[in-house]
Amino acid sequence: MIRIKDIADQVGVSATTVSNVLHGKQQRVSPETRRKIEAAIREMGYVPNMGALMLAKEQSSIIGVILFDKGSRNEPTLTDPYYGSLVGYLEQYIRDKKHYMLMLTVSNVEEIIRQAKAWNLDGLIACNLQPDVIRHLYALYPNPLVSLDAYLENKESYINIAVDDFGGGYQMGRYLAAMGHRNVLMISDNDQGVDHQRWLGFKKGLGEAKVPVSDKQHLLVSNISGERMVQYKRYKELFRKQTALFFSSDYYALEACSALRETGFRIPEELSLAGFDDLFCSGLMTPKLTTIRQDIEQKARMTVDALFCLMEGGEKRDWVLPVELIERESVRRV
Amino acid sequence: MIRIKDIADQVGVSATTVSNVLHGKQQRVSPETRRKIEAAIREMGYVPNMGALMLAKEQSSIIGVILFDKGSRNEPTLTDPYYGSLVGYLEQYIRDKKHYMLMLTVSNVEEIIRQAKAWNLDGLIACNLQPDVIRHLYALYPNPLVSLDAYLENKESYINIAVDDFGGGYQMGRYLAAMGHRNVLMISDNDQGVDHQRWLGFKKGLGEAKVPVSDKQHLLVSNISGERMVQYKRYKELFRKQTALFFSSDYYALEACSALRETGFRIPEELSLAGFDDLFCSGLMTPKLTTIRQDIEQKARMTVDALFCLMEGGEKRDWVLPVELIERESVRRV
DNA sequence: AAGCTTTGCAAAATAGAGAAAATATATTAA
DNA sequence: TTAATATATTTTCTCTATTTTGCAAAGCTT
Repeated sequence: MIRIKDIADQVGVSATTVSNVLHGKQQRVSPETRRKIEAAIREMGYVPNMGALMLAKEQSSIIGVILFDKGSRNEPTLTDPYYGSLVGYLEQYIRDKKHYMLMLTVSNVEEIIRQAKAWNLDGLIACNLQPDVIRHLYALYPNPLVSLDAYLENKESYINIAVDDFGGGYQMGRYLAAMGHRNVLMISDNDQGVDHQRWLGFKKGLGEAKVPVSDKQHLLVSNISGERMVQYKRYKELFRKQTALFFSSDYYALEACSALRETGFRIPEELSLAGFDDLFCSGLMTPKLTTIRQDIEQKARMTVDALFCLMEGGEKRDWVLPVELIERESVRRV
Repeated sequence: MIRIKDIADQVGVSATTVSNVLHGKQQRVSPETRRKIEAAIREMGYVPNMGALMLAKEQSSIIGVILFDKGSRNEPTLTDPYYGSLVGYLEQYIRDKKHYMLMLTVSNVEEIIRQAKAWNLDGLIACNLQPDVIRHLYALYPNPLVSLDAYLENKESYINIAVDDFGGGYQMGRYLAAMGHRNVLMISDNDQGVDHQRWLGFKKGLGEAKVPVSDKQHLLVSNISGERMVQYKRYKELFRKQTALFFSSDYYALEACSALRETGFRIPEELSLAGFDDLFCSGLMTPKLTTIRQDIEQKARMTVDALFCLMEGGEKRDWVLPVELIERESVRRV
């Protein structure tokens, strides 16, 4: 390992002078000395030691990305292409900002805070936290923090990036109603946050179209994959009574679709399906999935922009990005 | 930020004693002092500073995961569900080993080495590097390194984890031949490494079944997405002459499938398709994709195990994991 | 009681880099 | 010539934690 000191010894100056050449802030270095030092840096292959930098500068150039570990499914969250894509773009934009991404899959707020302290994180992006967790985190965490898909009460006190989940749900509610569906179920693995917004919008959309709707039509199937869900008799019977199912994510819908067909449901003839996200494969299955499209790249860019704005002392604000209903084949007219 | 020194001052001992309590190696501490220090650590919420640890211990507890940035497509590599899943599992197993994962998306060996030096990486996992790049990396990089899907000459001098790509290609060759296909193309975006192995196996499989086969049947379409590929007239005409296409990955096959159908190809009636990977959505599209399944979770586990074995001074060896042909609907009998 | 070991703890050195303060040298002005 | 002022570079301190060395006190043996 080549240190600044090694360069300094080689050239015959002090470490500070080398440091000044490396990021010539306050002080000047003679062109001659600078030239010699720069040559030595190149030749000896000096690379700054991040540990020392973290210690000396009291910042890390690391952005933590929190993925909540529900501990329910065995699969990592990244297996869902939505999260794969999201994290991929986050890394890309974080890298553009000359920072590094540390993926922190954790299961409670204390652990998030521990890690953030330990690594002296310059910023934190919280991806799929439950409302109570994210609320708790915002209350305890003093440093730059941006959340994705969080829905809390007092919008002034946090920065959140989300698509128009309510609007997406609303559009889907209107759409299913317009297609003549009266017996409809929304299926989530979560009754809070994003899924709740989508449900509220959905309910409103159905209601406005004079479709009778109650909270019983929001089915929560926590920790059960789309595949396994159909194996439960009570769910199967419930699905028999519906003409359409609205899944809170495409990943879920895609998993369920195949299982439903194998169990004997004819889709969309007997049962229409809709999803949310528009994954790359949603348009490839049969029937092609009707869904609400969100722009993941844009979401990631907004998130990183908002975080760096915050880190540079900018203003707090939250963002809502538009969604679009993509009508394909999985919803038929009744 | 609470330091060791703060704990020491609180209890009235030296920092050394607190350090000894935290990981009581060589030296002893009286039970009484130990108790007091432990209480203070808990109460004051001490969290070790990773920067200082990196500096003092000259190791980082970070595993770097290299994703090569081809710079060709605009999408991040993680958008491919294969990589999403792989990285997700890698993170999971790295975390199990009490380490952290740093995703390094880089575009050349010098940069990889720079980052590894800068972060003092305990270990490196190289994911999708070209043979010349990975060869270069193995030659220059002195610390624990495990590659995924690399195929080099002298197997003794590196550790590589891969599935039986040759065997998978071979099985597919035999299978397509057995299904009566004579005009077959393999499509990759890469003529080296994994894709080359799959091609070699494929060629052998076809050859053994007496299907005439030449290297012209390995079509390289670098930097072109499956969707865009079909837009090129010369490719379209080429495809018209085939009865089956074997794509080097499901992601590619899935992208192409939808585009092919929209261009007027009837699949599988006019043109059979096959892939490699068995993504979660490969069984959901229509027709369901016939493919070679690999176990990504196992691959990730093997990779992390091999790396930590190496870090602890274990032996070098490489691993080849089995694959399985999944016969579904996208290949018809001619 | 002298000499030894064990116990319990602390001081100092180390890791790599940044930042403030100090110092040396050269230039200009009085 | 001396003082003031730039310019160039070094010294010293700081960041947090580990590790090596040192040292006093207590306990044991002969």
